[in-house]
Amino acid sequence: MAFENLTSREKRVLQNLICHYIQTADPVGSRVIANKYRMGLSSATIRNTMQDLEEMGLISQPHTSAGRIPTDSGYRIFVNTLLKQEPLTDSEKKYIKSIVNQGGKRIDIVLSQTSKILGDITSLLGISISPRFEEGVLTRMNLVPAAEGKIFVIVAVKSGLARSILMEIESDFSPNELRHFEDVLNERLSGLTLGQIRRTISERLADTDLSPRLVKLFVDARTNIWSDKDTTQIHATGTGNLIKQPEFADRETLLSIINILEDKKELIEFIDSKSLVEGIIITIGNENPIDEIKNCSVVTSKYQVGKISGTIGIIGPTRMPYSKLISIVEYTAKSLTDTLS
Amino acid sequence: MAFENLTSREKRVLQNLICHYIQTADPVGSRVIANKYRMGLSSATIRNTMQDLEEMGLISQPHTSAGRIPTDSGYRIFVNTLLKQEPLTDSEKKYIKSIVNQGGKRIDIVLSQTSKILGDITSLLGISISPRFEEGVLTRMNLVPAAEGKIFVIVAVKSGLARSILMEIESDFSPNELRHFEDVLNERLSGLTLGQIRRTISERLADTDLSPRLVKLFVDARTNIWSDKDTTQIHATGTGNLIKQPEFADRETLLSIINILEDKKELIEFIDSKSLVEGIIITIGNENPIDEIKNCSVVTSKYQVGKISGTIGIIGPTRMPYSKLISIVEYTAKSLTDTLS
DNA sequence: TTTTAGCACTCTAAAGTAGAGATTGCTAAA
DNA sequence: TTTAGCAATCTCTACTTTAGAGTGCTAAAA
Repeated sequence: MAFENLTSREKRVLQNLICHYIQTADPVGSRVIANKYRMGLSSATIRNTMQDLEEMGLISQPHTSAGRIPTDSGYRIFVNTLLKQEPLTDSEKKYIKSIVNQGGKRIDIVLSQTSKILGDITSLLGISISPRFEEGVLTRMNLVPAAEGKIFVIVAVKSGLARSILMEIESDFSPNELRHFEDVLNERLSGLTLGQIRRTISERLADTDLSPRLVKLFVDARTNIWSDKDTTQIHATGTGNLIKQPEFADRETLLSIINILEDKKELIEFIDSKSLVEGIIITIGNENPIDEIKNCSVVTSKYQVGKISGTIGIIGPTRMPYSKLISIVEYTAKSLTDTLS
Repeated sequence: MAFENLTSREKRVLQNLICHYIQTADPVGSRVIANKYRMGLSSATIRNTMQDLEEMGLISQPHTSAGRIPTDSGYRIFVNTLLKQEPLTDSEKKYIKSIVNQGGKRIDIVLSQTSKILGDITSLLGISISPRFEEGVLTRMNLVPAAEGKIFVIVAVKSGLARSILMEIESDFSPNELRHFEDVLNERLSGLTLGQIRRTISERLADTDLSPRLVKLFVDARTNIWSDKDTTQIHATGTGNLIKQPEFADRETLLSIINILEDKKELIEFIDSKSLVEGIIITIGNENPIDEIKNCSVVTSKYQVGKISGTIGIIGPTRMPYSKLISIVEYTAKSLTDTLS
């Protein structure tokens, strides 16, 4: 879609229309654009331009005698070519930083604070997910007997993060046996990423003097120990903000987004998929893979903890103040990266 | 409030009124009770009785020309003296058991499944919180170096449960030092409940050859290590079910409950406070300490993992099918206890 | 060729009106 | 003590009306 060939007038009309609609949530008429935005043209002329924009599929009319509202494509053009990023004030920056810092270095608390601050200052839904260990480089593993038939498996990666999994081992292995196994694991696996380990664990433990039963146990549990499945956490704060938006006045619409938020799995997968890309990602309306949020836009950015990364962002109706949000999400991600390093 | 002196007719009218209202959510008129419930009395007589019940504060009229709806006190009488518990069918039992079992022995998954099944079969909000370690008897502690300046503290209690806390220790202590510390901790603390440890840790580590810095670190962190603060998890599933209820048609009402669900802290405290009482607890409307759920009722039961216990239950509008819910919550708690033992 | 004024037309949203229906409380009779 | 009957009250729904906003088209102006 080559929309670069919009005339400068068309661009200005589209821009003003979107700006106004974002503020008011009401369909925008030609008179408003002509007068309030002082374009030096009559409403009739604006009307003609609006007709052109509608033919291009960038704006549409809810009904005959209403003004126009932007379509997803309209927002897309706006975001790609018309939008001027609105910088944060110093006090805003300070505020964000202070909240993000409130959890010390405890990553789960920091992430919860982050989703909270994002939700609060955007008045939308703030999102944060825990970092992907998948690309983390293993520094050390520990196997700690916790109770009968259970051990804690501790996995530490290079950036100073670690996590633990409680694992069932039906039969009791002797402490010595476990210690030896631990040694071999560390010897053979440290320095590799968790992803590499998961994919190759079977071969790497093939020619050893280890108990085959123990090896099998760990090979079978490889997706639990060395991947992010079931471990990735998502924080979503500000559901109330969404409820207040007129876009969610309809019960059905509200219901579907609430269900998606509760389910989490699908949402985690979607948000997580953005953690590898650099910079801000904006996904508008129909561009979202999840049906239930096809009337929403999502603005995300990745953050880093050493070598591994996660994603934060916001979700809200497509009618959102993109120019401000980009700055907010960007700066929050930066603050988060700073805090966690 | 001695309401036992209700006449048998008053009791029957109240009972029928509540039954009908629970099903329809519409104010119930005297005609309905007279005809549908075949009380052998005219509507005029019922009307007189209803006036009496209203004077006692058990039912009320939304407006002059409407039927009556139960008040919180009305529900209370109903629950205390009129309600007949409705037993579960075999297939219902089977279904609950199968879902609760789906997580194997992994307690977090089992609890998440439990809140899900509760939400699903009641069409309300299912709740489950993790068990209180507070009363658990320590079997063993492990200190495992995880990264520079960080150790994993693993606390295992008698019932076979364990949990881990990632702890910051600014300065580096030698592995030997830590191992010695670990030995002393186990020697002096195992056999005590976590609550006892938290309250007396300071004295118990007083006369030792341990590094005072290390001791101070652990004494300072005692509420993190030996209590449930920040560790108790809550699962709440079925927000969508609440949204569908007519009681939450009003945006404000909906908003306040959503906020409470998101905040979690207050809710955890409230639900957790019920984990010590045996049997089903029903809290109706205004009896709830949290303002935001004063139009809701809460039905809970504790479950056990060995010696330590947690709580599950449901939240919904005061107009809920108590007689069925009691059986559901009761049986689910029993299944959960079975699964986790 | 482009822009604008003017106007008929369309549609929504809000306000007002009317009528049906439900339920009550009271009274007087059974 | 119970019931039939009835006026009174209030809600809810449907319908009508009105005001207002905005469009699209046409013809004139620039």
